[in-house]
Amino acid sequence: MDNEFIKQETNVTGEGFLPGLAIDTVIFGFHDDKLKVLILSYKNTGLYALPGGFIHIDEDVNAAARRVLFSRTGLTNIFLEQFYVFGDKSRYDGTSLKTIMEARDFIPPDDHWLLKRFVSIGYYALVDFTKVIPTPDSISDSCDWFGLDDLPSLMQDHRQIIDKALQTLQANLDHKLIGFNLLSENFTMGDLQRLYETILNKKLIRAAFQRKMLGLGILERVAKKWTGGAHKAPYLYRFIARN
Amino acid sequence: MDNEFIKQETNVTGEGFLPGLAIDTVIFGFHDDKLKVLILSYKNTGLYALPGGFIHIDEDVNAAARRVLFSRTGLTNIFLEQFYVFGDKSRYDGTSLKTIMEARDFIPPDDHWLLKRFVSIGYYALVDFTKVIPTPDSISDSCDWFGLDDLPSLMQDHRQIIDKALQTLQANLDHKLIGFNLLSENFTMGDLQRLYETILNKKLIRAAFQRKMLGLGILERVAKKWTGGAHKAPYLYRFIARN
DNA sequence: CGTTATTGTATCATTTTGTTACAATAATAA
DNA sequence: TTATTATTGTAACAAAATGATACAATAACG
Repeated sequence: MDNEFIKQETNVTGEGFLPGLAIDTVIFGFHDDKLKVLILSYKNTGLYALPGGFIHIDEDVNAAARRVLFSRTGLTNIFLEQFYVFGDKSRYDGTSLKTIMEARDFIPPDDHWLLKRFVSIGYYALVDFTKVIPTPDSISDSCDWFGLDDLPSLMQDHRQIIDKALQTLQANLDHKLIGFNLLSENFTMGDLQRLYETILNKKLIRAAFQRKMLGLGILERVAKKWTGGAHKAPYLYRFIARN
Repeated sequence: MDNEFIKQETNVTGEGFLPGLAIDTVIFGFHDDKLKVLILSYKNTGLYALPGGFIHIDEDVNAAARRVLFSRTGLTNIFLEQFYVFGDKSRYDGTSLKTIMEARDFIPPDDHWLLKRFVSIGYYALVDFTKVIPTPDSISDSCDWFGLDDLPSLMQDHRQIIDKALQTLQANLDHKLIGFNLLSENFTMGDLQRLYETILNKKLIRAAFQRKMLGLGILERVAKKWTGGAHKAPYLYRFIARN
């Protein structure tokens, strides 16, 4: 696929990239009533990590984040937002990067740029699970969805990054209207409520939830759904931005 | 006072600092029913800027922000939070920094580290106006409060940084309880309401505001105030954190 | 001691949210 | 074809939160 990392690895001084600055992306999906996160696993190391990357010297930081997102999901026009900068000096431990490189039979010099301290800008993305084709990079075994309760042990502080991303998602869900990005174009009110309940980790009252959502004036009814369920078929809704 | 900048200036390669990464701090105060921001002005240049700085190579990023805040206000234990990373490649124009250095009779080489691209982490702080002693750094004429409607023309994208900080403050005012950081220890309900009205830029209903605030259980009555006004003396309140 | 402006709070109206209920109906089984 | 079942859409009422108005209390002032 891409050989981005190979370029970064053999480029011992990190030429062409902003030094010391990285991006880590928490890509959320929703499937089987569970929140999922895209995780990379590195060959022959047992190491798992968030998709991340570096910023080209002539690239906007937000554009770099979008590039990383696209390279893992193939998706454009996706909700993607900064949520925190992880900048504690203790957060970065070069040993995991060293392990990854050595597993690829590349022995980095001690002053290799990837082994130095990095500050990482955390982004979170909300994607339609059904539209994503998880795409590992050149040095990864795989790129896979993991449930939040089912995460492997992650490199560095990536677990805390996910936790903080989830907190941000929870805090923003109500006032920004971003949940829809996790669903397909058309969805039922039940789908939407289950999504909210999963993210907020609490039961919601069905009648009140429906009344509220419809009252916002951001949903359009598109058609009847034949659910395959032994009950009245629900409407399908579609998110429409207001002006 | 400090000679931080002189060290940075003569240190042509930026040794000892994280390269390419800066901090800009929007320090809010409240006085005369107006929101104010601390602004530095640079000697002999007509340039105005937010207080900012760089991160020592062995320093946590948040600690660096707190160091900058302390050096301008003398205050510790102050509300201070990241709100956005400004990382567009177009944002940084070395000419203003060059102007500042040349005004000090230091002619930087073209590859001086301060003239290169910087990504800046934006922080906002909420301080008690009455407790602050604005403190210029070694290369500034002055460090002064400016009303938000009264800002001078600012270096680079510092005006957008302030705008975004204000938006963040407005968005967080209700659900985080941070407004109190802008008032003295003791304040009247009227003080608090005027603060909220100023930040949110809209009138609030007095009775409802008072009922709401008292209902939150975060205010403690401390004593009567003799206002000097020809009317019933209001209570003084104090913010108490809940558990 | 009366005037004045502002405070603290009560009262009622309105809006929003919580709760319960029930008719409508698509799939399934009888 | 018809009854059963589970879920949907929405109505109806209760409770809580917010908006709006009113009024007594009172510190400073003349």
